[in-house]
Amino acid sequence: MGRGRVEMKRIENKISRQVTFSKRRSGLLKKTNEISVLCDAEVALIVFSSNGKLFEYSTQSSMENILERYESYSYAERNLNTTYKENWTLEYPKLMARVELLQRNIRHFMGEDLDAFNLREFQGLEQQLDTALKRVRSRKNQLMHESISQLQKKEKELQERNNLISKKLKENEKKQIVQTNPGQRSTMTFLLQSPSVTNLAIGGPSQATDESQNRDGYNTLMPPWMFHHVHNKG
Amino acid sequence: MGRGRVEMKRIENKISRQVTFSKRRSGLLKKTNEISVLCDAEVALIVFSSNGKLFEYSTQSSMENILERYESYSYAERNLNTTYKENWTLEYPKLMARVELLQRNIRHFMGEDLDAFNLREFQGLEQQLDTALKRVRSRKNQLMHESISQLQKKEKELQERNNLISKKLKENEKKQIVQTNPGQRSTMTFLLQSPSVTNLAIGGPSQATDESQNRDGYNTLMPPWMFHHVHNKG
DNA sequence: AACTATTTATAAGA
DNA sequence: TTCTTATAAATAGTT
Repeated sequence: MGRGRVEMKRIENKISRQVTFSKRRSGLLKKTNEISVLCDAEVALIVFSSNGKLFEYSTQSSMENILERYESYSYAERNLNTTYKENWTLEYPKLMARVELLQRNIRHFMGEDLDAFNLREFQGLEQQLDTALKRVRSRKNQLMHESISQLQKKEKELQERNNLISKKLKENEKKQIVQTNPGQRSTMTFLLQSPSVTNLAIGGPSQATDESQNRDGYNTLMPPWMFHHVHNKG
Repeated sequence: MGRGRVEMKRIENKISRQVTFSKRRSGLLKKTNEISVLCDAEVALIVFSSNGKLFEYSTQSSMENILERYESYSYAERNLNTTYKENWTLEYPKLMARVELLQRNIRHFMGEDLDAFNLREFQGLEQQLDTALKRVRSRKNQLMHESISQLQKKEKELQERNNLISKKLKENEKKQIVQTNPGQRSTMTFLLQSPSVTNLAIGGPSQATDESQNRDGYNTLMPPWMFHHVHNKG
């Protein structure tokens, strides 16, 4: 519906895509609302734009409720019994103070509210975050370091080979110019046997691999009961 | 769109309501799919009909993933939006519950107490830690990438020089052999055909990877939406 | 953000 | 339910 048919594939032009997204998003929201009103349905709509912005719509019963209802269809029930045992001895103001402190801490853990940080605090925070993320990060980092040293090693080898060949070349040129010793044999052969330098692809491939591994492993880790969905097509 | 305007209120006639629901549902699903395809968006749609039947749609990344992403988003938002004022309106038990929650959160931020984590929680945590470390990491990363591409460039240059010199040498050798031993064939030729240094692409892949990360890698590396959310204060 | 030429969705009828 | 069709709505391309 517009001045021409539109191919059902990703719009490559970024601007057009964003404009279309904006238009269609409002259209979609409108229709979502309409069906919920007209047909007395409960609807939840979650949209992440391609640049990661969240848009959501839900009928009066609220997103939480709908998602809960959805999950009760989809998931086995979880027991979320939280135990409160500590802290009950604190009077309210102290408890409040603790809440504030904890919230500040959390903001810090999220990389927020760091203006008053000194170097020492920064270092402490970084260390903690670093430790927490270590497992995930370490593989990638290790890979990059390996790549660098491989490249350096290779550079060295190439330089050496280069020098050798240059040297030989010079000698050869000399001999050629002199041209007095027919029957002389070349010693080049073994020097020129270059060991084939093999694939050193680093950045992209390794990352791509990590990603796919993550995604796959993710699904693998999913408990089977999670797949028991009610699914209606139409 | 039809043979008359329609009032935006619940359709009282049950049959009409069901018919309309059926029609509009398919329309809604279609549009939902379209925006996701055209605009490269992640969309989840959940519809409960008035008689409690569930219909759902989600983009390829699956309902699970989108809801997880949504939850992570609101998780982050909850943590950020809890204000000082809000706390004082809470009664003691609620405040206590909040303390417990915050303490748990902090342990999680430190990478502890993760045994009971489900997929959603893991993903949210990973994203947040990732975001928090982004600033620190990015500079370091940038440096490493620069180093890699410098090395790569250098290697390329060396390789090219190497090839040139080898070629020259080969020619020289030929001349020499022809001049000294006419009739005899050189063994050099095939030996010299081995230089090919293969795929060393580093910089390129990193660019390509950036793009794909934007599209589907939000959980593995920097989640763009999280970055936007946490760091954009405008 | 507006403006339209068109395409699309759909209300009503069969 | 499904189809048909007249008409309302949505929207692609443009200003």
